[in-house]
Amino acid sequence: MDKNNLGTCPVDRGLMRVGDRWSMLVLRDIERGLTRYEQLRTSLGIAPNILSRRLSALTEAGLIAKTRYSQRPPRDEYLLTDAGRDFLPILMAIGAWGRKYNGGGALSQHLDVATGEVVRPVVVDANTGAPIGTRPLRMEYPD
Amino acid sequence: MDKNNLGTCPVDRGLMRVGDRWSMLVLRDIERGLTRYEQLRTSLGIAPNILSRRLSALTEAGLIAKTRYSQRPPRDEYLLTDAGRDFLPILMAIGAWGRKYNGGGALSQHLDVATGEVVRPVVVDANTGAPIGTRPLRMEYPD
DNA sequence: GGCAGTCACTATCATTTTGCAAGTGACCCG
DNA sequence: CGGGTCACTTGCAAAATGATAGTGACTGCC
Repeated sequence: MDKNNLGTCPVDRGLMRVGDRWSMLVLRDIERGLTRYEQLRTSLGIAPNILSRRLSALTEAGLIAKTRYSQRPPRDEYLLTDAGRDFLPILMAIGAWGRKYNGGGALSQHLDVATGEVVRPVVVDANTGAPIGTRPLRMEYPD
Repeated sequence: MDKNNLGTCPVDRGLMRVGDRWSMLVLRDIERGLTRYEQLRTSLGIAPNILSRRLSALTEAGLIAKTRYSQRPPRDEYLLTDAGRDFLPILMAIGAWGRKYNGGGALSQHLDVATGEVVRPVVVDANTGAPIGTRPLRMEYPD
């Protein structure tokens, strides 16, 4: 798994941490305010043992953190860390793609609170502001 | 798996098609020009039966297409469809995230051919141009 | 104090998916 | 005809996933 500089690929690095369906859906639900175990379980329809494992993995990977929000009764919730929050835009981009290519029926969407308009996520190069794919790029490999 | 409008979630729709590690890495490699079976297999270090299954799944999902590029000997390569190409910016965003949060050591990167600068992928709202996460958003669910 | 109920899990086991290793068939080249 | 490459398939072991049942901490009610 390392010919052609694969070990140096940042995509691979990213996927090491969140490279599965449930993890991403958990992050999405936490963002929606479903931060407790039972909320996540019923919302996702996931088996409890699987959910436990995903939550540990995401915690281990530093995307979420278990935090006590009530002493009596002692209860915890799972909140996004900075790394977890930084991952959300990617979910929005995946959502935009899913809407475009698998979008039968009515789907939920995000609105910009200030403008009231539907958010249209696009990945751009921060340097040029141009959407990725509209300008020729070249890969550079480390020594 | 459908309380709280989960069936209407576009993220879920997207992940139905590419929600696993190998699929994404295959797309990335095809973009890099590794379009043939043996190239993909050796680059990724993936077992041949698994690669076959991923390639069928991605073909089925409409992200890649098998195309004959030589009659004698008869040889095919796997090329990205429009849907597949549209997914690449997401991989770049995942890469940027991976670099930021799991970026030990030297990693490969993309350069803008015209400016020579390192590409910095960011997900923005096409309406406002503002990076996702910098403005308050609200979810809207269908009826 | 005893009992039902909720929340957040763990344990057990069947099923599914993944992965390794070996083999197969089409073709080409000397 | 024989060796070599490419693109797979097959068979089987190992790992991950998923369904179901159970457990322990606690709370609120009578």
